Amino acid sequence: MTVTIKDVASRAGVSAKTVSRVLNNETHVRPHLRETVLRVIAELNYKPNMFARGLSSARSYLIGLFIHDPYWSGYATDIQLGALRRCRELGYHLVVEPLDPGEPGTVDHVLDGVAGLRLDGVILPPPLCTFEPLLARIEDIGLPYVRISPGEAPERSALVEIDEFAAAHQMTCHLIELGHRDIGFVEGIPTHAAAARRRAGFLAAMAEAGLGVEADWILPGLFTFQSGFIAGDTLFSAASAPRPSAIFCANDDMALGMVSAARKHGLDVPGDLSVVGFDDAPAARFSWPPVTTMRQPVSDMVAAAVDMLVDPRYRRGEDGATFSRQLPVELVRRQSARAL
Amino acid sequence: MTVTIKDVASRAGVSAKTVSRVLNNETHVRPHLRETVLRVIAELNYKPNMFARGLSSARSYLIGLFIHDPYWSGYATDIQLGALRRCRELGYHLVVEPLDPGEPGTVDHVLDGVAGLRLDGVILPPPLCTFEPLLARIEDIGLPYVRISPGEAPERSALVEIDEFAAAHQMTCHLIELGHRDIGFVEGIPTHAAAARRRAGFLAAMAEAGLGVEADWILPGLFTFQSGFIAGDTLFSAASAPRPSAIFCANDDMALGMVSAARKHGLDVPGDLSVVGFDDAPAARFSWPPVTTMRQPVSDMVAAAVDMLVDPRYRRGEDGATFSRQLPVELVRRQSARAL
DNA sequence: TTGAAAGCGCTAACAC
DNA sequence: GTGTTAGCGCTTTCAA
Repeated sequence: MTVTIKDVASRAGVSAKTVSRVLNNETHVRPHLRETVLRVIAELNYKPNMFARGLSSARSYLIGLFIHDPYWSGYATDIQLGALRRCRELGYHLVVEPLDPGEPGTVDHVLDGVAGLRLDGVILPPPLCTFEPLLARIEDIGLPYVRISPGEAPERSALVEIDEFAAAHQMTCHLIELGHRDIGFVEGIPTHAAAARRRAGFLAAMAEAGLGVEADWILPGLFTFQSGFIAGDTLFSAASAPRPSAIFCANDDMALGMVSAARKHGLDVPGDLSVVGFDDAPAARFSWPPVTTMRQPVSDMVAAAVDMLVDPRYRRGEDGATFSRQLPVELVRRQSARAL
Repeated sequence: MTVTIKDVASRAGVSAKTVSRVLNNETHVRPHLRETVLRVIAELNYKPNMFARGLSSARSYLIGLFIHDPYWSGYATDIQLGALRRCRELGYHLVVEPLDPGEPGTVDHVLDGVAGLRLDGVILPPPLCTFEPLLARIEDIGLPYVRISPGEAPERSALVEIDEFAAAHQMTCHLIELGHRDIGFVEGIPTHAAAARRRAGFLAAMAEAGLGVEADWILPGLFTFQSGFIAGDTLFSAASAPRPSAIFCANDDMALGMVSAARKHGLDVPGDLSVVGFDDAPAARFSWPPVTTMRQPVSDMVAAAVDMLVDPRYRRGEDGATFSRQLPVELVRRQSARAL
């Protein structure tokens, strides 16, 4: 009933092996034969059975994407969509696995779960890319992996990143150029190394400008709308204290939460308070006011990660770190920040 | 190197077939032997190879989740997370495929892409569950599928839904009980049948209460934050006209956009305008003000869909419609709506 | 450059 | 109840 490689072979008048060679773009097939085979494949609408393929070869054509379960933000969505699109282009499939570092035994649970899948490699976005128990187990198993923006240990594996420090530095300078002197900062997830880089970039830019930062104006956050809201609520509830004139949130979801909190406390953005974010999430563009942010090429980043995993040289273990890439960011000026 | 069924068999002193029986929970294995096998499996940390399994049996242990590519909302995220969790519990894996109905040839593209995967079934959330070309092709192929909230053709396949009409009716009554008479409505995606049901529920409740609805107060929407914002912006820009005192948005993302638009036009929610949503998305709870909404048990719904697909009776084609389920909703009162 | 044979790890069908 | 025998549809030897 379903078309197999044999059907294609007999119809094309060649052996199954030759069809296999064409399928896998191997050499040593005469152009003429290759064309015939390709034509028959199209005629019969033949699709190789992934299971037979995976069983007899070392490759599964499956890539894993591990995501941090409790915090599924717009960022995670962009990551997944980017990975999905690139995988499709390459004829691969994506296996998404949610993983909660806070829950004991999850690493084993997830890795056992995908053990039978023989994944060709996995992509680790933040904050999983710095979750040591996971990295250790993955290395132990010998599974190729690429980290997205880990912010540390560049030699450990291939990675794709932006220059978090420089980007945060640039954004802070932008605020300073707008005339702001009293600037607050909402941090990202503590275990997320990129969050520390952004904070460092912020502090460095402030220091270079000779500006001090109130300890109370550096607020904890979890990259979620909720945590941004809470940070703002906390900040504005300290009624007696002076307020910053601008706040740099380590991502857009938190910036949106911050705007909501400001609203609750009767503050106008950007009239009473400038708020800037990071990531250029879709909501940052369409909220009111639209949020000034730093655009990260998330889709390109994860696509690059897929490319590395698919690259036979990387899979063979050729010095992973040399595959690492750093992609450019872009400051997007919108209406949530204005000159003082 | 990797542990196979034979290793388990020889170590347990049984045949591979017996191990296979234990693995698949088949009958006709003495409890005593079953225990031994189970113990050896644990000792060796044996994980069956999915490819070998899929190749020799009719099942792939793979479930597809098709999602509407351009509109990835909090709803889609909840759907995916719910599906992922249930699949993991059952030892299945989820294959997510983005699909854009607006792009010519996508149906073929996606179905060709997963053809080699021999999916055990697919889940179709809105609005794909009413995308006729897709349904036709899936039925043509003979792939089992379950629709989530299609709002039409209940006999066509198994489905999981809530009573959209009753839920929207209830929400509208809530607004009326709060004293509102001038109520607007922001619609969902036109091709999304559930959106039509919600609208119908709203109109019915208004009619029953003897209340009229301004044609200008029924606004188009796409279930996105952006579209909710635009709807509000349009509504409030019509300066001369009177405004409604309450607006029912067909989902939370749009309600959030509506609140943002109100803010832009200097309107206070709920002071000047009550806004209610639908879905109980996480952001609805944590935004300011928190949004009154109708909670949909999204995770339970998609889990039920996975269960149906895994159920051998359904897969065997036993009258799919009898598997259909309707789950209860719950009105969640928060601060975005208040008594007039 | 091509093909024949063997086998990947599992389960279906059939014996016993 | 349990084991044996054949494949599932591919890719990998290795020979021609």
